[in-house]
Amino acid sequence: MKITIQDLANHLGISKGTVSRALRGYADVSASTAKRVQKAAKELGYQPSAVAQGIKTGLARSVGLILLSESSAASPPFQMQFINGISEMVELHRDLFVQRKVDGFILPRTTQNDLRIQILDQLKAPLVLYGQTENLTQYSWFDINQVECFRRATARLLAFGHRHFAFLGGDAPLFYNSLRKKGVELGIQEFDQGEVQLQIFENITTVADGLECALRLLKSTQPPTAFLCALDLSALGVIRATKQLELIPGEHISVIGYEGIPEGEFSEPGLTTFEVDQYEAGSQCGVKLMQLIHEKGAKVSGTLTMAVLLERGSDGPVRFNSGELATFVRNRRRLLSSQDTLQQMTEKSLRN
Amino acid sequence: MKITIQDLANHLGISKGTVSRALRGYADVSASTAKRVQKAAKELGYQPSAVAQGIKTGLARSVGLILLSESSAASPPFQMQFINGISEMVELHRDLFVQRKVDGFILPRTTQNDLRIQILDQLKAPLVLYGQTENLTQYSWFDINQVECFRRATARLLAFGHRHFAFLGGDAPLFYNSLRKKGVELGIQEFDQGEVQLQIFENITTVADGLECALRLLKSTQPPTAFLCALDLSALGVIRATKQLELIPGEHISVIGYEGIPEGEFSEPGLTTFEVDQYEAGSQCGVKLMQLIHEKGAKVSGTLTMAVLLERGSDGPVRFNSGELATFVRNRRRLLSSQDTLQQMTEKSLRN
DNA sequence: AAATTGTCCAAAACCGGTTTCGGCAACTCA
DNA sequence: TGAGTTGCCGAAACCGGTTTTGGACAATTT
Repeated sequence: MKITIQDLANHLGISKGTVSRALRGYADVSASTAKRVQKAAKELGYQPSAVAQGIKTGLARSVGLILLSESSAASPPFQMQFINGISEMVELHRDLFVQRKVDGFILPRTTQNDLRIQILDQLKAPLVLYGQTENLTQYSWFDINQVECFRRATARLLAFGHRHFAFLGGDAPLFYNSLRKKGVELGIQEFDQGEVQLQIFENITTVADGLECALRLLKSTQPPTAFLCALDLSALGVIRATKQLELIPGEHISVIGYEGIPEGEFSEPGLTTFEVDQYEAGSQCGVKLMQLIHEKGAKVSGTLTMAVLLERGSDGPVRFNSGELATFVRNRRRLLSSQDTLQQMTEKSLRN
Repeated sequence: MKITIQDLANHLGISKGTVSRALRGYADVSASTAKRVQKAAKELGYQPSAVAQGIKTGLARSVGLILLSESSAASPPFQMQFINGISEMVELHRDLFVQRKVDGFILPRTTQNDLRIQILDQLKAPLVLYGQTENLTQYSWFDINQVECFRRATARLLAFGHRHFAFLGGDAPLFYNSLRKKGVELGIQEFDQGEVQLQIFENITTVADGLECALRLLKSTQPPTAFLCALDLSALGVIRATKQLELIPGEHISVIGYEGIPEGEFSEPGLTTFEVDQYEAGSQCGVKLMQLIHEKGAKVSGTLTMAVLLERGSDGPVRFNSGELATFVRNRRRLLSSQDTLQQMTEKSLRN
């Protein structure tokens, strides 16, 4: 049915060894023969079987990239319904490699003690982390310098005069979260003029989480004037909270996010954030992995790059200190609720 | 390095053929030998190479399921940044099969003239559609009876007394969209008492789209009183629009969605929708595909199941007809804008 | 003219499994 | 007791490629 290398060889009247060498570009095939073979291969639509190639070369010519099922964003059909639980995931990685279905892995969303890394390292599987972990020198990895990003964001807001900060962290178990938190702490520590306040929250991963968290904070007696968000999504939630309280981001309070998701451009005002080049990240991880797989004795290497700060409108010079902001918000809320009462009255009168 | 079947055979002092037969459960191996082999295999950690198995059996023991990159929901790392454009996608499918990296495909998000189907069918690749297309009898497929779902939703709203409908369709090129639209039209046609109005919109795929569309409609002079949404997301957008206009879904207007995403449970009121069992869908497609791959002469088959209607609070008996609703909304908006003016005045006075 | 070198390709070995074939020994049955 | 089964397993073929080996022939050198 499907055309094999033997078919092609018969068709050309030469041996299959020569066909193979011609197609793989070996030197000991005459130029004319090589050309003839390549032409015939194209005409007959010959494609070598990756399976058959793999048996001799020992390579599957596939790499594993397993996306973790994110908690809830699983609505589109076939979005990771199938992998449940850590053990199942570890087993999946192990089997893929041991059965030679893949030659190596790219691991995103790394944790502190990542079970996947331990298993795969033990199997001596080629491995590239997208993100960091402990004992980093043992592995190949690529990451954005998230510590530096958040240090800069913090320094920027301090320079704007902010003194009351909230850090809305993301997935607590993932390593990125501790890095971004560390960046904030570092920024504050460098500034070190006392009287800087920092409140830290974790697992704020969605717009709804950010909205809820920011609302609570802004209604408190000591609200932060600056929000540092580990994720753009939660930053958008903060912006939404300001809308409810009729505050203006970039004026009454400041928000900075991280990631550079498209939606951040369309919020009002636009979200100031660090834009991560995901395509570049994917390429870099791919290149590193290919080296590990194909170059014998290739050494592991880590790479750290920077994301670029997109200065949109959601942050700016401080206008209120925390106490003033609290008063401002209190008045706003009083106003809003009096409007509610007014509205109910008006509505009643209109109804009658 | 890695242990092979030959290693195992040497270790046991028997031939590799016998080892293979023992592990694959052939009858012509004594029970004692079989047990001995299985024990040794486990002890030595022997795992047959899927690649080597594939060469003789002709099977890669992998199937392809390629998720289309949805327009914008692509923020998490490595979310489909890599496949751009149709030709690249078609090429990917073709290569995966021709190079024997996969034995067959499950295709979600089918379109009317689906290029993937044409290519793969031409290659005689085993193939299961999750969704429908034309010339359905040629293929294996699994789908929800979306026509019937939307027919029932429409009938339900008609029974509630609604006469002005809006259908907010989803991705226009995808086949599901025409099916859901057809269901609505069928429901109205069956009722057939004249004076039923239906406005149709397409490509309403996000919360923001639904919000914007519903706002526009509700502010018009002939607003629909019932919204049939091809997607829960757009239905949630409609609910959000009602919030802005201070209308109450299920009371002033009715909304029904489709899919059963988790967020629909937490809106206020809860979203009435058809809940699709995605896990079941995945399993069914998988079973069908396995049959096509493994059972020779297996015939293609289509399966249609129903989704269950979750009656939450977002729909109910009609309260206003279209004209009355328009008046109601107009008064509401007048009220809201007068409040705005009031608010500005109050704010100014508070400031001074 | 003989020896050496280089070019090109056929043949064969090999990769790690699966499956077929055939044969030995033990068992059954007339 | 001899012929026919049956149970079990080794040997070998095979899958579709890659890579090594070796040999034929032409071109070049001595």
